[in-house]
Order: sequence, then C-alpha cells, then structure tokens
Amino acid sequence: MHDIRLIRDNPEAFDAGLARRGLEPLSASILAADASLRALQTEMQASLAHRNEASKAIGQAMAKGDKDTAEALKAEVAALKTSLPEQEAAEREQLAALHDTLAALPNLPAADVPEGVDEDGNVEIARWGTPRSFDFAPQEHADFAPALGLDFETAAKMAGARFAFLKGPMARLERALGQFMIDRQTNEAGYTECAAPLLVRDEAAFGTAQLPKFREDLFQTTDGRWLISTSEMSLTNAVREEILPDADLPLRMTALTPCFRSEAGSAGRDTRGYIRQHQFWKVELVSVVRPEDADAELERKTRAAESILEALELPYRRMLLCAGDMGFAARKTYDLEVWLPGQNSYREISSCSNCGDFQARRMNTRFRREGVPAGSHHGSGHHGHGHMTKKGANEFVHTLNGSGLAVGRTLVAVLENYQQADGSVIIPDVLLPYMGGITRLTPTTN
RNA sequence: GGAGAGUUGGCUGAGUGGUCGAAAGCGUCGCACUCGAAAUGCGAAGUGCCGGCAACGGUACCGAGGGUUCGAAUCCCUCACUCUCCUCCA
Repeated sequence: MHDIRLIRDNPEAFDAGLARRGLEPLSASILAADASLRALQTEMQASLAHRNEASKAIGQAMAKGDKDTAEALKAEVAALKTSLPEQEAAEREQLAALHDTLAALPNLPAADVPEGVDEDGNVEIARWGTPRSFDFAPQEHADFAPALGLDFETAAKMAGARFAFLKGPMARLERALGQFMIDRQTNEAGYTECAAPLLVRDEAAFGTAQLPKFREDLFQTTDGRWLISTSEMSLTNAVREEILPDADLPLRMTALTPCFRSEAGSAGRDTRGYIRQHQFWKVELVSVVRPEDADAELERKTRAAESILEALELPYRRMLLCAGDMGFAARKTYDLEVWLPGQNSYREISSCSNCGDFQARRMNTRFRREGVPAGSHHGSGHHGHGHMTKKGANEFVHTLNGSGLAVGRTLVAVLENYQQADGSVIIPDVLLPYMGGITRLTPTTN
C-alpha cells in the first residue's frame, strides 16, 4: 500500500518506480482523484459542522424548555437531510475507489535493484560450492525417486495432479529436513518458533498482499477463509493492527508449515516431479524491524537461509532480482537457487524480500519509537530539559520475509545431489541425527 | 450445534439519546518538595483525516459495518471476537 503523501510530494519518482515495474504512469490520475476527494471531504465536514452546531443549540433549547426555538432550528437543518447523506455516500465511494487503486499497485523497487523486465534481468551476486562431478549420468529426481518412495501415482488417485505420497524413509527424510531447518533457525539464527493458523481471513490475506490481486493463486475454504500459500501470511499478520513497543524490535518469527498454492497460470510448467506442488512444506522466516534496520536484516535473513544450504553442502547461487521479476510486495529480493544436477541447472529454493512499510501500511502495524534524551546531540551545557525524553510519533514498521527453506525443493536437491550410480541416495551428515539410523535411501522393486 | 453474557482511552472500569473525546482509579510524563529516593501536592497526556506557513480551527473514532434521529458510546440490524453453561469431538 502506497502512502498518498509520497505521491503528492513526488509524483515523478512514483511514476518512475512504476515504470521500473513495467507499469504506466498513474500519479496524475491518482492525484486528480485525491484532490477531488479532499475537496469533497472539506465540503462534507462543513456540512457536518453546521449540523453539529445546530444540534447542540437544539439540545440547549430543549433543556431550557424553549420548544419554539428548537423547532425552528430543526427546520433549518432539515435541508441537510438530503444533501448530507449524498455527500457522505460520494465521499465513501471516492475514498474506496482511491483505496482500491492504491491497493492494486505493487511496491516500488529499491534504488539498488537492477533494471529488467523478467528473470533474464536478475543479477548473480554470489556462488557457493562446487557442483559435484559424477562418474555416471545424474538422473532427474522424477526418474529415480519413485523407486525410493516418492510416489505421484498414489497421490493422484486421491488428490489429482501436483500432489505426492511419500513412503518409508523418503517421508522420514522430508520430515528430517523440516526439523533440521527449523531447529537451525531457532537455535542459531535467533528466530522464535511459531505454530500458526493455516487458514486465514480476508484481512490477513490483504495485509500481506495476496489479496486483492492474486486470489486465483489461493485455495479458499467453503466458509470463506484462505489456505495459506506461505506462512508469511500467518507470521506477518501476527502483528497486524498493533503498536509495538520499540524494545520489542526486531521481531523474528519462524514456522514450519504446509503451504497451499493453486498454481493457476502455471499449467504445463514443472508438471513432472516434486518441484511445483499444490501442497508443500516450508520453513518461513519473518522479521519485523525498525525502518533503519531493514537493509541489514535482509542480508541477515538471506544468510540464515544460505546457512541451511551450506550445512547440507548443496551448491547454490544468490540472485538479486531485477525490478520486473520481484513479487508484488517486495522492494528488494534475493533468490537463492540450488544446483540440481539432474536438471543441470540452478532452481529457486528460497526467496528473501524486504517489503519496507508496504505490508505494515496494509496491516496498520506501527511501533512507538523510544525518545532520545534531549540535548544528547549537543553534548553539553544545555539543561532544564536535560532529562526529558521525547516520545516519537508512531511509525510504520518494516517487514521482511524469506524461506529458510522450501522443504520440498530441498528434498529434490538432496536427492539429485546425493544420488549414487545404483539409484540409492546417501543421507547428508547433518540430517543423520534426525534419521533414526537410516544412512541411505535404497531403491526397491515392487 | 444449543443457551446466555460481554467488547469503552496504556490498563481496570463508570456512563442518562443532547457541551461525552468520554467519570474515577491505576500506570506514564513534567513541575514542586528532597542531598537523592519514597510519600505527598500541582499539572500534562489518545489516534486518523481535512483546511492553514503557523498558531490553530474543523471532522471522525467508545469491537467492525450499516440504519433510526435535528443529534447515537447510549436505540435497531448484520458481522467479528471474548467468556460461561450444555452438546459434540482429536
């Protein structure tokens, strides 16, 4: 959600930001609507003031028992009975229209985000690890994993395409990955483990900006709730409509949850294998921070995600997304792409974004900045107010989110990177404590 | 699923259709007293929006949204949430 005041103050910058997103300039029409709305509000408030004044006088006249005066005043205000509701209705309508316009616009890219219209404009920032050299032709997981217990046909019988049924050590391995990740984020990266609702209301989906534009990507329940497409929805909305104490920031939350995506519009993409499913597990990392801390927090968060890949010894690269490829709510995003030898390519496994105050405005999440001692900038001499602290105004927080990591895709990466010539898969060392003695997935013929 | 009770400012909690943005207490902040603190006394203090260079003025907000009325925290409707009892259930 955009701040109308920023658009008023600097319409050129706003349009330039939209242009980087590949959108037409809108400041002129927005400002025209804004001016019209404000004129209407001024007019309406004058009517209200008139009415309130008269109503007060009526009350006083009635109190004195002066019925004639009261009746006269009532007649005078009667004219407002038709005009005021009209003004109010028009105001409501214009306000809603302006709100809808602003709510449908994506966040503006940060200054250091590269230009570009699609993924070809993304910039590789760093690369970690060396892809393993195989003495056999590495397979795609979709080809060898079914023999290890990753079963798409069984799932299709009950649920259709884009679902999987995991059996035996394969199911255990996926669970191990999730446990490992959330333990790591909780114990080492300083995130607080949360267990949150998987179904949320409209307001929450609006807050993180899945609504109103992307409803077709979500599943909806019969009672109108939405299945979360990411626990970013549940975690970020934990602070909706809050005024947080300064001392509570930064807030770092993590959760291991299933995610549900309709994958509308991705027909034909990644139809084979476990890359793109309607349901998948993910460890999410959400931060709520002071504005000045957001940039550093994005780096910190991205490192928290990368540390999982490094612990699993999975080669990856860090991409800085270009303006045209970023998600709706983001002002800057790093994607982590893991090496998949079976596909001979890097594939997205995590996305870490700084959303600035974009979601905070939608959720109305603010914090009250602690006052600084007056005169602390000057250092000396000044007293009298020397001990006074000035409470700052409420400010919007900044929010960040990132995957740490997508569990399903990490399973794919482990399978493909740790595959052996005989079709088995060696369990990475860091997962062994979670595997109950299993050290290798071995193919079965059945 | 059935029956009932609630939702008021940072917290507790009054509130009659007519100077109610809202009593009171607690907490917070400032000042006084004190070497300092406690205690005490005095005082201050909500948020959004509109207009204004500003001082300031106007307007809205008593869970949310509608309605009745000249006027709604107060009356009516819808919704959300909380609590109690019953029922059901992992």
